[in-house]
Amino acid sequence: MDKNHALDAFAALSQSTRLDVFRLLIKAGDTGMSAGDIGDTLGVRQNTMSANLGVLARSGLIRSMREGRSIRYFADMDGMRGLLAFLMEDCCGGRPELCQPVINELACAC
Amino acid sequence: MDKNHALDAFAALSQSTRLDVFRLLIKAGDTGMSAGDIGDTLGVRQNTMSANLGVLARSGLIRSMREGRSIRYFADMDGMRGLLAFLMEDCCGGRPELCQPVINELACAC
DNA sequence: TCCCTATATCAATACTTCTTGATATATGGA
DNA sequence: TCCATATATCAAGAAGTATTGATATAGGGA
Repeated sequence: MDKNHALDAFAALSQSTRLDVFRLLIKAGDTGMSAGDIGDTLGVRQNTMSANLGVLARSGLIRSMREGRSIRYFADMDGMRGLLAFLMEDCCGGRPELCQPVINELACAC
Repeated sequence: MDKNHALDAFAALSQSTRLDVFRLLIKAGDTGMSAGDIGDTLGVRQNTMSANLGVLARSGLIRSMREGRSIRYFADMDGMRGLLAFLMEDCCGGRPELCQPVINELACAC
């Protein structure tokens, strides 16, 4: 995770619809949701949703998998963890080993 | 932490200088840094830095304390933790008790 | 009080981003 | 092949944001 990547990720999360999408996908967990279902759930038009999903995907916070005619999206926990690690780098007086394990656990692989 | 607060925080972190400032303050830990020192370290003009510090402070990611003529800024770990908690709310199939303790530990009170 | 240092605010310009209607691409079924 | 569904792309107008020069406020020292 480099700085530009982190900036893209934070920009992705700083818009209302995209924040809703990410949190929805966090809740959906490994099941994920199709683009259409996400749009229906949040009441967002098709092309707007597509654009916003594209922004989130390019930022590394979500990933997608084609499934027939639909595309299923998932929260990308590796991306999320990488973002946190970047943000917290060198925290705690340059002793990141104190925080890093905590960050690593935040994978929600629960 | 409500949604608008979270949006403000992510918007704050989605700008290059502000991301630098926050990471610098994460490194600085409890010591913090004065506004002037932050500006000097990052090579940013006085009024630009003041505006950016204001954005970060209003978003709840940093806090400040006047110290004579200077103002010392600190990363606000409670704000950071609240943001993560909001983002990860209802993760892991609606069993947040699995993640919340991890998030709570991420206070970098190390 | 007067001045110096440290930080904040203001107004304007430049820049970026969001949304939308229209349209294109991709997949599956008949 | 032809059509229907699902998603993506494009161009343009609207809205929001960053930076800057100038200026204001706040605190400390003489």
